[in-house]
Amino acid sequence: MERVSDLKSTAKGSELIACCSPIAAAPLSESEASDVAQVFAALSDPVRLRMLSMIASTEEICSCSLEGPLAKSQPTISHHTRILAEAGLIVGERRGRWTWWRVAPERLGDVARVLGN
Amino acid sequence: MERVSDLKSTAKGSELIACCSPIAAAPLSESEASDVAQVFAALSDPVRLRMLSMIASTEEICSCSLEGPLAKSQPTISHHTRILAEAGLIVGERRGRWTWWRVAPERLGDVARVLGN
DNA sequence: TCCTTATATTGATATCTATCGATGAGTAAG
DNA sequence: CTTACTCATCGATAGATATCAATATAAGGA
Repeated sequence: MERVSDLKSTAKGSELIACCSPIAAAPLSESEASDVAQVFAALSDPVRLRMLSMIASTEEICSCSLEGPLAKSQPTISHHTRILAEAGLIVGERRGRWTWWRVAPERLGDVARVLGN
Repeated sequence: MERVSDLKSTAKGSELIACCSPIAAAPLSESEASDVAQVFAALSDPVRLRMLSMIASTEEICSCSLEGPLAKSQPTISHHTRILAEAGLIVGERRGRWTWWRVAPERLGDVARVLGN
């Protein structure tokens, strides 16, 4: 579905939360809730959280460097990076054989802001 | 497992995130990641997000007032309030026949802080 | 005490998801 | 062009979860 060369544009995230004012401001609509839920779902897995914190703790890191520390198979790592990328939390760039990942800091801020501020 | 009269203390939440510095500070340990993931999992369902935003938008609200707007059965509402409470995001108090729910604002702040600051 | 109301719990079920082995696709080097 | 390497995708499976009907629990009122 997503081609490797499209990784940079995988972050269809911008508009997902662009919408949302803090949760306490007013009851969320169904569609707002679905959009926000998708992002929190990406954050709801221990392996992805560790992965995200590893990526956030460096400038950038390639998939191959995640496999060992997280003790998961290569397909599983690929699955998790995909979900984080689709949530707009990380951005991938293919250089040669490697895919390099870095966080989208603004995005993390947006998510935090939904929780209150 | 949780008795009604224990609702107020259901918020075993305090220590769940008390631990955690911002995600970008350093790679999370497995146990830190599990603790944080539980909270995000509570936020990863659209119905719970709408529920939480409804509760956060008022001083307090009883379970019976959630059932209609969320268009879910009573057991389902009870299931979701329980999960939010176990994550420490809301606190319930039984008064008479009704259970009144309110948010735990500090907790929301803690979660937001994990995402960066 | 009996009845009604609000919520919690149980049990069943359908859907979702994390995981991995096998395979495909793209890239660099020889 | 062949080989080796990195990552993505496919297919299968085990475990988690959202949902509801039925039932239990608790509290107030007649």
